[in-house]
Amino acid sequence: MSVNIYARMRESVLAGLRGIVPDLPEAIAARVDAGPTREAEHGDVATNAALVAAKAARMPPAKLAAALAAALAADPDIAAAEPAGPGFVNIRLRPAALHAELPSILRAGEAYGESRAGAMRRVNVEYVSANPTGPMHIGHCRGAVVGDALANLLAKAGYRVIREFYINDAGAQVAALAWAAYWRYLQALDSPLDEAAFDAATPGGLQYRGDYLIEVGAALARKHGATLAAPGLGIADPALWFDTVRETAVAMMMAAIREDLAALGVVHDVFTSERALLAAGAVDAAIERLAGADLIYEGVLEPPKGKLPEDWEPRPQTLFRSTRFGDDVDRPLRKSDGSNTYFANDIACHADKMARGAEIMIDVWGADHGGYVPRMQAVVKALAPDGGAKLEVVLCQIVHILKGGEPVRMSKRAGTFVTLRDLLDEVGRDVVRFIMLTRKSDAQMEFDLDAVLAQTRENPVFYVQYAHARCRSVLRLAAEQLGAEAVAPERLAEAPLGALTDAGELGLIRRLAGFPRLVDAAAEAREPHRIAFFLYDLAADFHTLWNRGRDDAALRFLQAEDPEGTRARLALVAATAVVIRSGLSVMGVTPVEEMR
RNA sequence: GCGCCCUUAGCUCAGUCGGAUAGAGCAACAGCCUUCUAAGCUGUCGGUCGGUGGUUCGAAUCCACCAGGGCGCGCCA
Repeated sequence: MSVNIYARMRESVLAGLRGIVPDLPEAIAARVDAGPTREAEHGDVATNAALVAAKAARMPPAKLAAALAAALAADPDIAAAEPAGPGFVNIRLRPAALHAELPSILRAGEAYGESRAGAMRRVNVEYVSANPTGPMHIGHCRGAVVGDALANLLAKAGYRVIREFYINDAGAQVAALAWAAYWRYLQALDSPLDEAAFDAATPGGLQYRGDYLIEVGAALARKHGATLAAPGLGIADPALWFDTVRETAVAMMMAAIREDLAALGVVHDVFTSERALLAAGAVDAAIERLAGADLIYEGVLEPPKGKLPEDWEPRPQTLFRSTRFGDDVDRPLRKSDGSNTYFANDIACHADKMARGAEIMIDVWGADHGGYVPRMQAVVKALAPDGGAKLEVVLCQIVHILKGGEPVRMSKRAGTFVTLRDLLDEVGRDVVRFIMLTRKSDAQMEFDLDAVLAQTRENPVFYVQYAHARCRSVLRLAAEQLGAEAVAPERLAEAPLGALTDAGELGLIRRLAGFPRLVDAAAEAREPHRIAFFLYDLAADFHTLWNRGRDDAALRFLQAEDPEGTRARLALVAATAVVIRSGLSVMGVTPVEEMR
């Protein structure tokens, strides 16, 4: 397997630098970069080596750059190297060095861009984790896509990834679900009870009124007849029915959520039940561990500053000393009635992930949970004092759904909310996934149902897909003219590439060659959206080259009178398609073969 | 009151551990189809990177303070 051209240049730069500065500290070497230039006149590759190493070398940057440039001239891949600006070294590659990237891409196929940057570290990415109280709605969508793409990205960058869904099946929400399902059960049995009366009899009131629970009620009635209801079909003692109804309802809701996830193309490796963790005593065990480290105490919190809750009164609670790890206040683990807070359960959840070997835990949350981050990170620090595990949180800001510029209202209360399924039916899975990755996750985004279906350059989904379709179109035509064998990747990988001399062609190769370092940088930053922007830029390069074939016949890909040049350009086109597919696969988007 | 996130062209947004003259799309204007899909391409116009200081060879990027927007702040999850 040949090495990426930028990675190779970095090695060459480091070797040259070590020749000049024999005792180069590792920390400095790690900061040396060799990457694509922004300006064509700066050559193909620029390195900051002289700038970062000047101090260690006890030389002015410009002088060190000159010495490094002289040393690099010996590299056979380098046509010219010269010091520039405050201390850069600009490198112009021999075309053959760039050309070599194409067979490398063609042989790797969609594996192109994979790296070992993650060093096989174990990463647990937890995302979606919707309450099992109903089908997925649009609010879950962004986190699902971002989490899934991030997991793909980390896997590509050489991490061992576990994709986890944490089922919140133990809290008050699930109790409310059970009551709501019980209401539908009574209805299925033609109970004389009316909704208002049931609402009044339900602890906390009837919370879930959506139609999707009718099916749950019907299933309960089929399976249990009237045995869960009181004589006269009123509300029986919850001890008789509550667990049964809750289990059935949660199971059916989880089945619905899994179907929704499958429709979105999201697959998890592990589904962890909060209830099961509780039953196994995981919460108490985790609290014991913290108590053993003297991080738990009984105390009374200061009232929050500013707006005071109306019913505030100081009460003793079981508290975790999160302030020792940088949080603002200590956080309660048990409510004043002695039951556990959600925080306590979440501690058990993360302790469980660590016990299963996670070195890096990445939770994808809605931005409204932002205030929760410091306490959770504090707990992980407390549970892994040696730094053997850490928690990172990716926050996803809200997505505003628009239709023709007008906001689409969501009303969860009446059960008329916009579901994920509605969205998928409206615009399709690939569009949803791509658009969700066209913003940094912590920036708010607007999702216009009309705009994302437009077939213009301003719609990045279309624009990237169109570039891929054009690549495939050229290759189809070539297969007709030259035979399928001639355009097979392994054959194109052997093609002589000397004909690729045009600046646009070489620029496209430079772009393609930048993909591996883009993958590494995006994985490092936990920012899958960078893939989308890269593909957009790549598509622009390709569309430009395509159109230049109109003005300059020498740049047309297929030319009967120039078989060798044609093969070279087909290799470029095929490699472009490969990189687009490779990027799309990280995003979980299916490439299209042709536009219709 | 406190904490976190955000502020880049008229609009929507990129900006690769601090790097060279801050980049795209839209909008506006001017061009390109006997030729691999014009669903595309090319060019022009457009910026005190919210403000003020600081750190250094160098700041949109790091730090401090200020202004504006969003989210959150015990017994919800």
